[in-house]
Amino acid sequence: MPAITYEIIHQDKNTNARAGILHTPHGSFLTPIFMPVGTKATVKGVSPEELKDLGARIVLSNTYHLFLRPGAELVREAGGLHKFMHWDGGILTDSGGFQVFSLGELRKIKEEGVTFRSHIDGSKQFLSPEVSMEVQMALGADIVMAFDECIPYPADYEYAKESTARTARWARRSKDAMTANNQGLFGIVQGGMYEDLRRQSAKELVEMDFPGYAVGGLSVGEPKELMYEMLQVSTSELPENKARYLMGVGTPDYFIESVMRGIDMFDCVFPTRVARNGMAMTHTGRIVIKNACYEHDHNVLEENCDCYACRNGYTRSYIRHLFRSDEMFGLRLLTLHNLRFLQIFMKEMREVILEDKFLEFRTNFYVNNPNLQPKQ
RNA sequence: GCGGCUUUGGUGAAGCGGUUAACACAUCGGAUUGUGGCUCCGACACGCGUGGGUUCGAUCCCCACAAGUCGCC
Repeated sequence: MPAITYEIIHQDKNTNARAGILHTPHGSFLTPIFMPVGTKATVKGVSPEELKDLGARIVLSNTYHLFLRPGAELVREAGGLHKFMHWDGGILTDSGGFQVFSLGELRKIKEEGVTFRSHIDGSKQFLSPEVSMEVQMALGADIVMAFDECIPYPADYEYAKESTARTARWARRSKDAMTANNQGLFGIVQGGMYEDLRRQSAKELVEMDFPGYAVGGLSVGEPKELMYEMLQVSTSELPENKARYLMGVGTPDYFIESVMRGIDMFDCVFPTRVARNGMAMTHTGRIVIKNACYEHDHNVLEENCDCYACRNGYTRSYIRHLFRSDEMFGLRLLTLHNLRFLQIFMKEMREVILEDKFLEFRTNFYVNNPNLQPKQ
């Protein structure tokens, strides 16, 4: 029995949206699902107990960061990442590939791997499929990601083609190096913004037979419509009976459009990062809490929300005050709210899929958020 | 009462005769999508204490007044 399996519970009649269950060694989770990001073995400002209370079941953590500090060996010594961070739910670790992309200047990509300078102390470091797998085995996450290259946007065809081919070779090497039987390795579809490369990338990965597939290299600055098109192309080549994970996407409109195209899993820093910068997410759009219009607004962030902040009556006026005063409780209130909001949003999507009402849900969403409607 | 110094936006201030009055904070907006935790990007003085004067031209020079501040009696 493989560590990670996926089963479809219901396929929406009108779209490619599906409701399912992702089985892992640390529990079985209903999809579509959102994974909060805990880069350095913690979701900033939120305890694992609070995460569980707000409905999170699986979190993402980061190979790159944990590799640099505290190091794979320390986590292994602690008994793995679950024990180290005191989280008994699911964990997915990113491979470090994205950091190679976002580090930009400080790196050099070769066939064998990537040399780069640590953002912490400037020391020279090396990551490759083999090193990434070794670290990810030490961390012991339920789902581990293949070491890939996230192609910047825009990128010319030749570069995208070369990079995508290398990512495929790295996926093969990742698979060969991943020998743990209690962890499942996902391959990552790349291909830039080129339909043929996307298809080819997906096909090659499917031949290698992973327990799940991610779509990477999207939401890197391209127009929304182009992203949806590339996503559609990517998922159309993936098998139905495996989980599909769209990496790095985290706003409601993207969720809807992606689930509609067959995505089951998401992770994103957006809800937690913007919370720290004073933004609350709601069913009717964004609240920039520092705006003057909330000075005398003694309502909660969103009516009928059962997050910690709203349920206990913390008002917009008060949270605005906390942010203007640089009080850390404000960050926590918005972080808890945003994470709960996404859990609620995922639950709503699961329910409408089960009732074959996904399209109505989508239409209704755009009525409430007309500015987010994609161009035809 | 006498003498010195100071007076630029909400705040701290740069500029000291010549095109759009620097910068920072605050304020007001916007951004943020496989996370470098207080980030990034915009906007924001039609005016330089008040009134005169000199000059082609004055925040900048001169005079008077006002306010603040320090010292002396």
